[in-house]
Parts: sequence; structure tokens; C-alpha cells
Amino acid sequence: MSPRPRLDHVRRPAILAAAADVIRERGLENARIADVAERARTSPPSVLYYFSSKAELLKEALTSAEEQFYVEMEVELAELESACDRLIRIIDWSCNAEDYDAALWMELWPRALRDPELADTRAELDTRWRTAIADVVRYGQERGEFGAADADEFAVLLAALLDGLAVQIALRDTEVTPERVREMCLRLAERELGCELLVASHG
Amino acid sequence: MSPRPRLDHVRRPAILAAAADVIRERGLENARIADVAERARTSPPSVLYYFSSKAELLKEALTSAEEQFYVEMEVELAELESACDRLIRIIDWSCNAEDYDAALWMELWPRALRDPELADTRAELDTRWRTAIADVVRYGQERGEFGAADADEFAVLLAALLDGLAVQIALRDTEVTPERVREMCLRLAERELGCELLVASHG
DNA sequence: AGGTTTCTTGAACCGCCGTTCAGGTTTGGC
DNA sequence: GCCAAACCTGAACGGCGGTTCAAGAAACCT
Repeated sequence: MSPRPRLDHVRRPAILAAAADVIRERGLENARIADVAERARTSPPSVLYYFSSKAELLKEALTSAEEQFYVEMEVELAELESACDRLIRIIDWSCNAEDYDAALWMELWPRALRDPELADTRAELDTRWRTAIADVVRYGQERGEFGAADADEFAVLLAALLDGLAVQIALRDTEVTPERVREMCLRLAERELGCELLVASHG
Repeated sequence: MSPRPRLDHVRRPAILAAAADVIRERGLENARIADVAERARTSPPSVLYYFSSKAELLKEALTSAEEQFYVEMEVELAELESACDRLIRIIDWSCNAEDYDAALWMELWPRALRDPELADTRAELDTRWRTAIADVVRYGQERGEFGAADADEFAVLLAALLDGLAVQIALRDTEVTPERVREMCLRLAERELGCELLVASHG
């Protein structure tokens, strides 16, 4: 009279992770259910047992991967005492093509243009991203590390700049290297927030 | 003994324009040959008469649209005397979602990740974009409009920033409006180049 | 008019997946 | 051991859409 226990909580995340891998590797438009199944060591019908359609699967894979990223970021940031360190950490993340999944963002953007649901999650994630930056700025101002500046304005600026630069890095632009980006962003933050970052970071 | 004259020079551009429209409207992954044919008022086989495959057609549509944009930009910029006006024009372009085809860029980026040919054109176009900015900066410095600054560094910074912001604008982010972006970028340029732009522009 | 080349297109072809189905296997409880 | 529910999967289905074909129409020349 008692059923077999559900496996959702194990299988779904595993399949989502596999899907994210496939998207990174082959791109969203070339991602096939068969690829995801193979990487998750199962069969296509099994994948569809947990996700009602390919579209749903890929959408959720995209958004959940991004969400995980922010959760990790928020945790790690909270562990750093100094606001300067936090800001440096944010910048370092974006410069590291692997950590900051620019590839996934690049797939998400054009779809968000047409899928209202994706558009909403995108907006939400971006707000989280900017809020994280703005919070660091305010935190630094409270601690006297940063001078006066509009935290929200700075957040929009830095978030967009990091996005743009991360794209170039992901595309392996010869003129936009991670090191150069790092230095550029740190310098910009110094000027805007009136603090010392290049020294603190390691130079 | 004499053949019918070729129509390539007329049909190809027309089809490419139709393809760019379809991409903007439906996205690259949903663009069908039938859509392009319809918009170009012809038939699918006819499209394939001028382009050897769908992949080739879409690739060329993407890159040629971007290229046209830069040609127009360079012409228009050259017509402006003042370096400040030129810089303002560049920023205004990026804020205008229609002129600066962020939608096409967003489609181009993830593909450039996997298609070496697209990657090359992308790199070339971005170089052109940055060079245009750097040239304006140097021009302004010669004319005494701008203070000392590393023109190439500034170009990388502004180009990436405008890319990132243009994405947000294209996605109709409620916090990143064209007006706000315009002001933010002008202010940044003022600080970095030591000049007055907000006054000159219209405020 | 006739000949040559270019262009056009309706119809058919074909491969590739997403999806469904039908039957099986596992798991846990009585 | 038997039942019920959850899971799995090989095989088949079906549609969409890129591509090809073959036959014709249009343009230009002599």
C-alpha cells in the first residue's frame, strides 16, 4: 500500500547540471535531449519523465545555474570583512570566465527578448547582481573605506561594465584580457569610490 | 549568345536585409528559410539559389548588418566638427535600442563562441568599434577639448560599458533606461576625459 | 525567332530530434 | 509473496524544415 519513494530531489538537480554542461559545450540551440540524457547517464525518455518538455528543461537549467552562482557569491562575500576585499572579489569573479558563466548569460539574453518568463527571471537575477554591488558599497561607506558616492548608480555602472567585459573575455578577445580588465575595473572603482584597491589586491 | 544579366547585386542584399529582419523578430534560432523567403517576397528555393545554405545566409546576414552600422557611424561621425559632439553621438547611438542593434549582437555572441569564422568577424567589428572611440578621444585631445587620458584604455572601457548597458536597454530593464544610461555615460566620460558634455548635449 | 544563360518555384525528399508508448524493473509496505 | 506506485527505456511515431529536383519562365543577344 506504500509507494516507492520519489527521486525528484536527486534526479532533477542532476539532470539540470547535465543540461547546463551541455549548454555550455554545444550552445543552447544545439543542445539535444539526447545529449543531456547521455551526460546524466540515462535515456531521453527518462529526462522527459522529470521535465515536461525540452523547453522547460533548458529554461530551468539556465536560470537555476545562474541562481546557484548568486547564492554562492552572496555566501562568499559575507565571509569577507573588508569592503575592499568584497569589491575585489566581485571583480575577480567576473574576470574569471569559468566562475562567472558568461556563456550562459549570452544564451539567456536573446531568449529573454522573446520569452516573458525568462525575461522576468533575468530581471530578477540582474537586480540581485546590482544589489550585491550596491550593498558592498554602502557597507564600505559605513566602515569608512569608501567615500561618498551613489551606491545604486555605481552598481548599475559596474554591473554593466563587468557584463560587457565578461563577454569579451569569454570570446577570448586579444585586447581584453582578464588581467587588463581586473586592473581597469579596480582603477575605476578607486576613482569612483575614493579608495585604494590595486594596492590591497596584490600589486 | 548573350546571357540574361545576373541579379546577385540586387537579390543578395535584399535577402540579407530580410534575414536580418527575421532574426530581429524571431531570433536566430527560430529563423526559418521560409520566413526569410516570405519577407523577401520569394520562395525558399530561391533563397538557396543565392546562398548555399541556411547557416551561410544567417551568418552573412548578421555580420553584414553590423558592418553596415559601423560604416554609417563612421560617416556620420566625420561630419561632426566637435569631438564632444562626436562622443555624445556615440553614446546616444548605443542608448537607442533601434539604431544600435543590440538584438543582433546578442545573437552573435554565443555563436562566436563556437564558430571560428564568426569569432573572427566579431573581433574585427569590435576592434573597429573601439578604434572609433579611441580616435574621437585623440581627436579631442588634439583640439584641446579633452584632457590627458589613455585613449585606448578609455575605448575599451566605454565600449564594454555601452555593450553591457545596451543589453539592459534592449531587455527593457526598468532600472536601466536610455535616459539614465545617457547621463551616466556622459558623466563618466567627463570625469575620465576632463571635459563638459552634459552641458553641451542639451541639459 | 532561336539560342543561351539566369532565375524561379511547386513538389517531393529526407534526416533529425522531440515526444509518446508499451512493457518492463525496482522499491517499499502489508 | 503480492500489490501499488515510481521509475526506466527500446522502439516507434510524427512533424518540421532544410535541401534537392525538374520543369518552366524571363531576359538578353544576334
